[in-house]
Amino acid sequence: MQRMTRQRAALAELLDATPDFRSAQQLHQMLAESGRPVGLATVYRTLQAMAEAGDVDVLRIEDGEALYRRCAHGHHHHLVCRECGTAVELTGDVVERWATRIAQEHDFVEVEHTAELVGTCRDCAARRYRGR
Amino acid sequence: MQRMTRQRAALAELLDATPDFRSAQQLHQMLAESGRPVGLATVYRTLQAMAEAGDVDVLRIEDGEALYRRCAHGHHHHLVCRECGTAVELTGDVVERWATRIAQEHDFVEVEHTAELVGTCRDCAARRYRGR
DNA sequence: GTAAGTGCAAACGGTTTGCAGCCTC
DNA sequence: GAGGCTGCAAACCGTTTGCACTTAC
Repeated sequence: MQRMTRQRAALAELLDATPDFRSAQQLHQMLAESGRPVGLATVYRTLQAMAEAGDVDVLRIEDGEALYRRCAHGHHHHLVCRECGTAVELTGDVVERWATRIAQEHDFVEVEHTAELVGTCRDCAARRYRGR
Repeated sequence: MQRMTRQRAALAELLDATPDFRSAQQLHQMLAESGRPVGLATVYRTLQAMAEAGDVDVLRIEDGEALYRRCAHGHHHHLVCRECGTAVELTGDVVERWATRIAQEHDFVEVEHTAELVGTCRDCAARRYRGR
């Protein structure tokens, strides 16, 4: 049975207030700084449970680190800024239709897909030209 | 200056003969078993160089491990069987057009994308129904 | 001959786990 | 009060790195 604890409440609230993708370590640190410390192991365990339950999105970056973000239920993709971490939730089913068509063409079943866009948002690009 | 060594030749030949995605550790073991041992560190260093040069594709699986596969130059995506590792190289630019459009809509620049399909190929699905 | 390449083993960094004590229900 | 939850520290595991030795050119 699932129990509500101080730690889980703190993490859930932090995620609710954080629009961008964060690593488990970042979340752990943010919790400590906000005066609601939660053990790193607990952060990992809780994020894992939330990911399984579909309460958070998980993103793997290049070096293998996992990033988490609270999100609406249901499947979708993201456009993430590589500098500031801002994430835009994408709607539309272009990718879904593509995946379905490819799966049929090649006789694959139970096909899942991942698709993420990483770029530089307008603000970060502008900041660069202003000279820092 | 890039030098040709026994180790690099062995790895390149192994990759040429291996159609599916393999981890660095698997490749290291395959080399040892074939009587052409190459140090694990060298396998990693060489794969890293090949990835940078665009000579191999890199795929991150869920647990963060990296898989490598020799491939044609140029950008493309894959359909991979989760059971046997068979990989189909996908052509067409549906995903590329989608990425470009989304990037423009949201004022992002320098947008890169990842998109991979993972499913069960016909043979593996059939094997399951035959009762193993 | 020399500098790139290699192997080993140690270091690394994110993540997981064993366990004793804590706290929710 | 019982069993899930937590924190700590140790274990894990894929990957990277320092260094002395080897080898392609």
